[in-house]
Amino acid sequence: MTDTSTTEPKVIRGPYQNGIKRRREIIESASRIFASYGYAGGSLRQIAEEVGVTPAALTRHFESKEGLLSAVLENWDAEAEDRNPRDVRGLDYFVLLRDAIIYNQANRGLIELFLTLSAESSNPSHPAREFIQERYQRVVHTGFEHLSEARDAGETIWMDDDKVLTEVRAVYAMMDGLQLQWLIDPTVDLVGTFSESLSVILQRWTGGARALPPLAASA
Amino acid sequence: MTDTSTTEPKVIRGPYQNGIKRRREIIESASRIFASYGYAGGSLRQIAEEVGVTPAALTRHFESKEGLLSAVLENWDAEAEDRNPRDVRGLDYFVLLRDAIIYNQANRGLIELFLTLSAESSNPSHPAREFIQERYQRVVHTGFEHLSEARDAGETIWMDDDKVLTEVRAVYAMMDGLQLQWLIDPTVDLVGTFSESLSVILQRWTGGARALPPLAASA
DNA sequence: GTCTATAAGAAGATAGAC
DNA sequence: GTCTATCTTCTTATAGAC
Repeated sequence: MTDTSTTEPKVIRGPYQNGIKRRREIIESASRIFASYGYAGGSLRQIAEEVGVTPAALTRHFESKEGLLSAVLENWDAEAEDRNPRDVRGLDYFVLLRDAIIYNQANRGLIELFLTLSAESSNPSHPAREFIQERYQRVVHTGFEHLSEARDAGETIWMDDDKVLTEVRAVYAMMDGLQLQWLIDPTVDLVGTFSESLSVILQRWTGGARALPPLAASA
Repeated sequence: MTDTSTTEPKVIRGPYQNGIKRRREIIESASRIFASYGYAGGSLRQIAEEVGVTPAALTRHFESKEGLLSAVLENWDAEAEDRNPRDVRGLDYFVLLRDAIIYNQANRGLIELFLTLSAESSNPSHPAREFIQERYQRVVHTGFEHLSEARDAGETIWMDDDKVLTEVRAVYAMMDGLQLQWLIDPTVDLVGTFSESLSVILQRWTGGARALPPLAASA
């Protein structure tokens, strides 16, 4: 009687190692393709060819092209969340934006994906619109919290809440805009231009008490 | 003998009034469609339907989809050039960026087209890439000329050429980035946020001597 | 100058074999 | 879990009638 159990696996194989690996490969490839050609411009065939499978395998994993996009967005968001510094408060948060830019410069696909999908999703019927809207709101909200906290701690000159929001929006706008310039023309000195601009902003916020500290030497 | 000439038209009818009008209609529709769906995502079918003709009529006028894109870009560039103030020099040029933003807010399609195509054309094989690259270089160059002229005239604090370029890039980055935020979330106060940020920058450039003058009342 | 008709291909998605 | 094969729809582009 108990012998029947021997035909069953002893361990739960679960989501299957191969499937997980393949799924990750597909998401990474789809991120590249969507970043380069947009969601509308990228095709399941291109992605399938990069991965080395047929388009049918993709719809098996993700149901539809839109399902694949959702997976790409979730993956991107989770990665960004992982890199988001946890124990940093107030002005230090903005200092670390320079590190984010350095990371983005080394991972061009990330900013390409964000900017391509953001511009594309300005159309209300775009499947990524809600995601992009919510993500940007979250980013602005986090920035607002950190800058108003710094203000309340007396680390900055006085700004009312409207002013804080304006400053935060301007910083992220400058960040996105410079990254766009760099995408258009890769010879643009992204890190240098951003660092200098951010430093000037920090000095203005703090009445000159604080600028951007030099980067730790890579060695 | 001379009677044969009567079968020929007396005047050169030229590009035909109807054709010119239709051509403009097509370009305007294509601008909207490409702005909303990107170049890859927008189809000749959509454009033809908006105009009220068949896709075949479009390829008659513009040879191919890429030809239509070129026409859209040329049209957009010509319009932008028309609005570019001629007799304004130095710092006044940057003051007028606020008017550009106000115009863009009332003509959402223009900035949508620019940002969508810019992000899309980060791919080297995109047909609009060269155009976008050259246009942005031109914009940055013009800004550089005006700010360095103001510096040489003693209207600003001292900045070396690298600093001037950084400041110009940062201003346009902030401008593009805010417009992107506004595209993503139309409740963003585009004009107000930009005006305040630009005013702060002008004050910094001039050591406080100059801020953004109030807008002329619309009445 | 615009139409219909159609070519030639690529798109997303599904069915069923293995 | 991935394949082949196929369906339907949509793409750009062309040919020729009106």
